[in-house]
Amino acid sequence: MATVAKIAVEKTVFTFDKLFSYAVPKTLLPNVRRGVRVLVPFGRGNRLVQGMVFSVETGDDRHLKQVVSVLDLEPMLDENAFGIVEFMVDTTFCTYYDAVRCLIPAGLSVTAHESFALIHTPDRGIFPNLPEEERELLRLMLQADSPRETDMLFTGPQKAARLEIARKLVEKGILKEKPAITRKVGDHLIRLVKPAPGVDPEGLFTPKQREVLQALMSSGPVTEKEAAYNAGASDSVVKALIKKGALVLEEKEVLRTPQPIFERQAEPISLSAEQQEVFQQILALYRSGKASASLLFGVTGSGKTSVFIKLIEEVLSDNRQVILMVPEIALTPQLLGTFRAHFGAQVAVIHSDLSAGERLDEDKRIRSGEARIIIGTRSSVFAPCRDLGMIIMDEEGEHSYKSDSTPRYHARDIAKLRCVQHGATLLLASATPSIESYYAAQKGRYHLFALKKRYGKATLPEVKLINMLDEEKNYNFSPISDALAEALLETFERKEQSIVLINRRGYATFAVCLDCGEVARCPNCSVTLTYHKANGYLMCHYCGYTRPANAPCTHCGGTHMRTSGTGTQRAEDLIAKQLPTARILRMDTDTTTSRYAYEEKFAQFEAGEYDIMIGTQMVAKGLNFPGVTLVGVLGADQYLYSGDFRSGEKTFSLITQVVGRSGRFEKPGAAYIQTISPEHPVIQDAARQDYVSFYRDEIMMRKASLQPPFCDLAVIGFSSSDENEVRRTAGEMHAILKTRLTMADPQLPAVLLGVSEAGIYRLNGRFRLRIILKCKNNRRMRSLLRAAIAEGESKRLFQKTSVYIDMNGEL
DNA sequence: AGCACGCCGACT
DNA sequence: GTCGGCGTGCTC
Repeated sequence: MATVAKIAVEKTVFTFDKLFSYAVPKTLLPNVRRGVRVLVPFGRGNRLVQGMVFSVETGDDRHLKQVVSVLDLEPMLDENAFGIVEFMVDTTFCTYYDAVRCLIPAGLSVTAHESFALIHTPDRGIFPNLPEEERELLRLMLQADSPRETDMLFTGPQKAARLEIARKLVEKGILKEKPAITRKVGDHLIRLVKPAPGVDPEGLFTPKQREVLQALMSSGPVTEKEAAYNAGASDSVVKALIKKGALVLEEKEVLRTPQPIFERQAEPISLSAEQQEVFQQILALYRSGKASASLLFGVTGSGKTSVFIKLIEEVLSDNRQVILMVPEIALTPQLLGTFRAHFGAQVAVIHSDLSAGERLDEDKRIRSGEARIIIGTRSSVFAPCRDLGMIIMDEEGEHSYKSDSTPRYHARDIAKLRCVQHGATLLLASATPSIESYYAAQKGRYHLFALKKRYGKATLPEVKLINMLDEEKNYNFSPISDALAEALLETFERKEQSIVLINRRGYATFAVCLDCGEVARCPNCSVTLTYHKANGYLMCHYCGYTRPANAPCTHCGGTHMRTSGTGTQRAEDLIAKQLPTARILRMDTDTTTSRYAYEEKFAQFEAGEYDIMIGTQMVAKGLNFPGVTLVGVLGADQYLYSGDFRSGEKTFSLITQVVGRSGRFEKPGAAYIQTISPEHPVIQDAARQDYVSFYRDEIMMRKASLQPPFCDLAVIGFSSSDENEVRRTAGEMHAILKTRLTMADPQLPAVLLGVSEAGIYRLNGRFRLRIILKCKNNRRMRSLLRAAIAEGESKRLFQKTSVYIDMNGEL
């Protein structure tokens, strides 16, 4: 009997993914173990891909390919990690390796391809009897100055021919096979681009390239992203220019361990009676040593962070680790400042904006136990803690905790599993818990704790609802109401700060042709183009398509366009006109493209260098600015009528959160909410910050219309660049599902809805359809779904159409 | 997804 | 008569 390894292989698709069996050659036997990564040949072309060894068994290896090499000396995954992988594969319809990848820092990832080395370096001309082509290859290999140059010989268009020749030389004992491995370690530099010296922008360039160059001439070195944005071009134009040598890279060093810009003094924490009570009860749960889950419902400004710190101190005193999750990158810097002040170098941070190298360093510090508090966004739930005592999820209802691309996990589910594995405490916290979590707490599945009062002398802000329909009756057609304009002025004169939320980037949300009345639309997506005044382009916020705003109408050729609708840029303009001396900071993804831009700008705002901050939802949540006493919300109803069953929840949470930014310290705060439906119960509840009332209405609606938490929603999504294909596939899959559901025993309750178009039907040139299945997310339902996909695969439905299944994701 | 095989049209 | 177009099928 030979040795056979069962291996998860990368670059597979979930419709055919499984563990693949490989023969283990004797030389590798001691190193091929469960949890190590290997390189294996895969597919017809036998390209080398990474694999993760799941098991090593004895068996028949006669029809198997062989493991080529071993990448890790020590296992990268322990049994708990394998538990997470199995859980993800079972519940999220991803491939094994997609799940594995979550648990391994990206910096360790490698790409590999075949390459060869000479067994010994011969004198020139020693192979007179070889065929000319073999001698030619040997000559090229001898001429190569570095191993890298040798490897290059086996890539590109010549690859197949040279591989064939090289294999003959291996048989003759002249070459040996030696895969070329490239490790994707990130640098600790940020790369800025600038025009190469002496480049003439009028030279041989495409029009887009010329614009990028001209923009760069005036702006000086910027990041690649910014260079593209400033000229309204896509990243590929910048890449092309770099390739041509017209742009050169300049490297600027950034600190490898992210340092907080928010310098804080560690202030002693003194808990209010209410906080103390909650702290004691959660501590008791933690001390029980058993896994538990709690929901901490605390109004904005109630000082949840102080309770977290006290709890974390306890966990640290047991020498255990804590993960503290926040929904957005923008929230990490402030929190990091506070926590570094309290806990120093024991704090690690993990989010997607770290370079691969930084991530690798933080990963090491966590594995070694040096870092014991991990602050981060969704992916930090996978932090490689060996002894986890507690996981805290702040703003637990935020949708960013649910991944909307493969693997489509919810961080809350992973957190629960990890807490069970470690006998740890899960603490979900929010001023606006998800309906699902609050329902679970009501049913006793979570312990429920509440903080009902703001900390210290702070009171909840006074909230004014402004009916924008009245504004128009009073001949104010500005997107900023008279009342808000006045409040901004007064706040400015009192030398206090304001935040204005408008959840739309750009200047105007659409542009209409005055000659034919057509609205400018993206050619690749079913959305309107947004006008950006900052660069003079119409842009698609989904695929990155742009065209100059003064280009003729694509429908009639007309040249008169009118823009309307308000985004952050226009709001900034309008407020600047009303308050010419106010210092205004705009925060949206266009102004925060370079790394750490959030940190700098938020820190400047906190330090009082600005009077007014205007921004998208990144300014709405979790931040703590003592100087802010006024919050304005433009277009509070944006989500309210979207038809999504979560629209109420989204609206309530956005308004409640942003209102909560105001008046967090001694000075009383105010909030002005502009709406066209001031009577709407969701708006009313949000204005009163009355979550419980909101929940009561919402849960009744969810029950009546059979929505979560009263069922699970499986979305089976299809996309293809061929509209007919995607319609055919979705139709056939619908029939397959219908049959299987009818034949399944009645213990599997489910409601199958028809095929419908995705919210944005066409995205990036692909047509998107979906089938929604209201069901119970259990093992039997998931295996039914898997079987239905397998049937579709066997009927060749997914040749030109890709599928995914998303359990309880965005609709 | 990504790669090699094969079966038809535009060339020397 | 051949080169290469992309449709088709498979991945230990």
